[in-house]
Amino acid sequence: MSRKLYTSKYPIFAVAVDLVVLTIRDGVFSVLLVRRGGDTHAGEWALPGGFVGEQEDLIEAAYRELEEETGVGGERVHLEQLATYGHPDRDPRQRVVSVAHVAVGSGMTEDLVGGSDAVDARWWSVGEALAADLAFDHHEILRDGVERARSRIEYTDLALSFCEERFTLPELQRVYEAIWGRELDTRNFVRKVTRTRDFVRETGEEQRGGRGRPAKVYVAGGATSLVPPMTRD
Amino acid sequence: MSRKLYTSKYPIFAVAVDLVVLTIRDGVFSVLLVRRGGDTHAGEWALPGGFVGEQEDLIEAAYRELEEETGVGGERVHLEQLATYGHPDRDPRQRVVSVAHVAVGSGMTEDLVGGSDAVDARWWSVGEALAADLAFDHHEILRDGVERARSRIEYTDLALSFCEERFTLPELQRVYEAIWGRELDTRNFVRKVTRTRDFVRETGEEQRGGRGRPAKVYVAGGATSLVPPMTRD
DNA sequence: AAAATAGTGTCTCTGAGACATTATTGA
DNA sequence: TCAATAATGTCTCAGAGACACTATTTT
Repeated sequence: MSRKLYTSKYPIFAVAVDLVVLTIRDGVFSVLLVRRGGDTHAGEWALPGGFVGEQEDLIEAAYRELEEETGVGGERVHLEQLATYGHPDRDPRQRVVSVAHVAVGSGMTEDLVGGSDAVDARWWSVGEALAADLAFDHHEILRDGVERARSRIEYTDLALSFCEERFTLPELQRVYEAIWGRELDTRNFVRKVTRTRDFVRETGEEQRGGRGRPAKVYVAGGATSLVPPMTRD
Repeated sequence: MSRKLYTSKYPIFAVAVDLVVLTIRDGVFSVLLVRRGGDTHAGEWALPGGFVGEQEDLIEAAYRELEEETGVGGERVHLEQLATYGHPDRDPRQRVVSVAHVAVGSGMTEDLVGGSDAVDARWWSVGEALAADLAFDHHEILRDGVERARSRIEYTDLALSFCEERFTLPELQRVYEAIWGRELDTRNFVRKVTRTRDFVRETGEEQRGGRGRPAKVYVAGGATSLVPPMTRD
């Protein structure tokens, strides 16, 4: 990509979107990182992301980058803005402001594609990723994104975005346990998710094929908040 | 301000900070709006704000704009990032991304100064401001900022930022009542603010001068979260 | 003394957390 | 039949919400 000339009355910035892409893989709370190619921070692990286009809305840019990096479209993925990071020295190339987003989904674990700037992409456990050195200020963004997810599942339906469309309550419980890193009492858990009207809806089906008693299959019931909230102490 | 030439490998943006400046004036939950001068949306009411400088951090720019508009320094003002608004058409001049912030303080009601782009500045009740037509997408930003404050006072110490350094519990209760637009039961209120250790601390002083029994004077105790939270239903 | 405002305690009901057994399936 | 997993109910304690009177000051 070559440089272009621009005029502006005000200081100019490049605007990027960076993505904290979260999922549960084999029961492990996981985040997608890419190894950077190109020039800046080459070889280091970073959050996927890229620059916002001339006529692109921020959330559109985030969806585009998500699809470029994971091959996953927007249907079954929850995407929300996290925060914006704009320290003057955060990118050595030029002044860059990054609007970070959190993406949550399931079934993204298969078709990873290297994006334009990425030479490699890989799922990390969130614990490992938080302990690693990441490019730019991505450690901070990751930390904030993980905390966002951990708090959002308390009182919203975000946990359902970690599940497939059809799921069982034990699966949903394992989502909470993976994200919070602690075990929940099954009876209290079921009481709470079934207390909020329209949070989950029974389908009448059962999920066979496991080793024990079949679990009932549920779908999201449409409620977007969980009241009273799940508690994580 | 004249145009300058810049080069960039990526699409360029101007980055602004806009401020939802909230306070309680005479018991009324209020927000600061400015009437725009200059060219764009001239004469319309808007949130105070301005462009981020070449070497300026986002939060620094927000503090600078706040001081320019209100004459209030950062000591007794709480300032936090709200969200970033970047629709391609949100500013007709050029592509502008606005990083909105919420500012909360007390005693800002006196020394209003018109900022660079503002010909006039005035406190509005939040209700009136929400019902008004504002420039750009500032109605959306205002709505989000107000909702942020309304939810933050549930479980953080944000309500204390609406008070002077020394305050009474009836004053603090009126903060909650003004922001939520509903009355709270005094006995339940006092029970909750005094239950959280180090949320408020008695000074031993009394506030005389009112018409009735003097109220005890408190200061913030240092706790940043309120557990269990205040409830607003 | 009258008016204004601050300060205080109890009861009931809902929800949180702790806890163990039965039910149903595949191997 | 055994191993694995899912499903289910009760008790106790903490906190929420409703509720009214006394205390202290100024005028």
